[in-house]
Amino acid sequence: MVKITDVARHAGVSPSTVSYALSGKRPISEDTRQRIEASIRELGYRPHAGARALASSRSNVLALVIPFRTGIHVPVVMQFAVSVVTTARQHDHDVLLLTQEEGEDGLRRVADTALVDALIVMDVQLRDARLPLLRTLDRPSVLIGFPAEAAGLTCIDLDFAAAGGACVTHLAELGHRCVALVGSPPAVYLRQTGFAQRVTHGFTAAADERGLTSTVHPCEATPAAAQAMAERLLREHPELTGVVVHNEPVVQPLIEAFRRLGLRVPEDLSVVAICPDELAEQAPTPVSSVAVPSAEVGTRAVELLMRKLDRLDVPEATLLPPRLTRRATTAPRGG
Amino acid sequence: MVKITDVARHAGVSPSTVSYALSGKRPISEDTRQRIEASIRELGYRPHAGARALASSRSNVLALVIPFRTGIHVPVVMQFAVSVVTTARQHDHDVLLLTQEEGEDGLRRVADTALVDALIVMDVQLRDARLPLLRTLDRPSVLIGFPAEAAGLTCIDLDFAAAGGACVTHLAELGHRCVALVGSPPAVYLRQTGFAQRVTHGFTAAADERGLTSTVHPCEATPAAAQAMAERLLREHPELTGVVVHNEPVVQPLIEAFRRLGLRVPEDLSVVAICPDELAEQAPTPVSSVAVPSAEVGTRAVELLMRKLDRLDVPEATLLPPRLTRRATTAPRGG
DNA sequence: AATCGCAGTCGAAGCGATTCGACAAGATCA
DNA sequence: TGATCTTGTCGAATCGCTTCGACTGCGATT
Repeated sequence: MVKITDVARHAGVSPSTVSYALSGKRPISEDTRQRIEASIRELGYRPHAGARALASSRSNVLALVIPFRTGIHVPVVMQFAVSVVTTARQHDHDVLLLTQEEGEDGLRRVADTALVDALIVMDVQLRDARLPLLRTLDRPSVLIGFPAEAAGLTCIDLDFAAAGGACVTHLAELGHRCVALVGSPPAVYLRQTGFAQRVTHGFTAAADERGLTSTVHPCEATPAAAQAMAERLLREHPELTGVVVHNEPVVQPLIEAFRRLGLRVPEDLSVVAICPDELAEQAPTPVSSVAVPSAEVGTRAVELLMRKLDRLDVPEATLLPPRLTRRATTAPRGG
Repeated sequence: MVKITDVARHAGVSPSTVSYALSGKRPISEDTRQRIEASIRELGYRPHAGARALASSRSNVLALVIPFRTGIHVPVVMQFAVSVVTTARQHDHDVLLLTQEEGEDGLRRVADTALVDALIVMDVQLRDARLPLLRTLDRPSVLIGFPAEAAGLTCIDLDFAAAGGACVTHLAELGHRCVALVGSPPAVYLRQTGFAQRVTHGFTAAADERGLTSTVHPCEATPAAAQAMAERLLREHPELTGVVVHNEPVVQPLIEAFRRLGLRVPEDLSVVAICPDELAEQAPTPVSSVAVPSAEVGTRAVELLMRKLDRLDVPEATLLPPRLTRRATTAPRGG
């Protein structure tokens, strides 16, 4: 394996000059830089990551902790991960993948061994056991989602409360007076996951403000549950004309269930989802929706982390404003 | 940060002794080992990953290259990734995530910088541009999927040919005489992806062998395409009574489309899928299926890699035998 | 004219582990 | 009873890079 001394010799300079040419931390004359770059290419030199990390105390690796449990939509996680990796690469960093199940020990391990410079943690609970650790860790971190007490932490996510509100507003403007929220599975609420609660609050608050009748219904992520939910909603709330769905796997089954029950969507019943745009677009009837912008969250999370690594100031909270796209499942009340 | 010399001093031994106690590469008396372990706990020592990598030329990190494009079912990738991470951790390794789009340069980079010790590459094409590179790389690798020319490489995957055959056999044993394969999107075939072709071959060969009439139909991964496909199959092959589906997103829509067209499943038409068990189980009507065992493939891939890192022999090809589970969508022909 | 500052480079000292050779002391063998 | 192993430990070299301080010229400043 060719090393920096080989390059130095080949270019007729000292190793430190090669290093400075590479890092740009000290001025190097155009001429020698050229020679060095030529030598690097010719010899096929690649700096040894471990040596670099040891000498500079920077590994240029980010940790990404992904969740893997019920009620979390897999494609969202995946898309997020891909966007984190892509953005990290643009900043000359790599990404180490950790699973939730490694827990606090895993975080401590990769931080204390200096395997990673910084961490991105997904699926943060309202009172997450990892928060104290993240606060004391000497490495910067960014959380996806908001815990109950976020002071001293950097958090980013879609503004789920506003998203819930935006759905209600959209329905209200179309004249709907009675709306329901079909939410995440009960387990998600029991876990005290922030985004589920925030949607609920935003939904309810907006409905109250505009004087709409509203109800909230957690729902398992299965077609059968969707069918049961549709039946129940029609039975218990016959005056219902607007439904907000925040539960990806159920969006389609729910719409189909309503149709089977004789309701036309959107003529008799409007449906707005909170879900990734792709899911909403690809449905047989494209679904009006507030986008869950996982790719953007991933990109922004990495950029926040990079700023923190550069010791620049970052906002503690970043809430992405909801973006509602009207498609074919919402219509004015009464057709 | 506490380092090995601190531990050594605290325990009254030399740094090398601490190192040997940790690695077990030389015998250490029970007594000193105890003292060292106590010191480590007390001081909270964690070996510096970079220093370790530099000195030992082992980073204890694996690279995982994941695909991200049309026709690849996201949950399968995700589950695979999680099982790779979990298994790697059991072997004291971490996992660096790379995306396909980094391509050969990405592989070369992480290998040449000694950032990773070994690589796992998913979604291998029949003639994959990365193969020559992987062959010459000094680091071991395992491929998920089989290229056209696999000599000198270590590959593992479900035996897709046998899986296609198993589906046909199952249908044949139920008395079906005319079967169709609804496959991956055309793009997957055009990309020359091994598994798609292998399913086709296995399917066709088994049908021929048993004297069944068979046809093969690539299909886009959308409900609309499923509907069109169902209509077309009924029109062009009215005698059809058995369908094999190898296209996850389409399994459910296709069954629904058949039912809308007046066919009872399984009474009039049997359907077998090649898909993850969870998907087959969770359907409204549980689907008879050959499992795509992504978690097992991930585990086995890591174990192969570990053996290679230990310079042990491994088989060049590992084909996992298909496992067919009969559920509620297959029945004897004629009800 | 003396001084300062900056561009450009070098040499050497780490960074924090692993590993090799050496060595002492006791066990084993002929 | 030596010779030979094995066990348990130490010291020093080494891994390949970054970074700090120092040095040389040279143009700009006073």
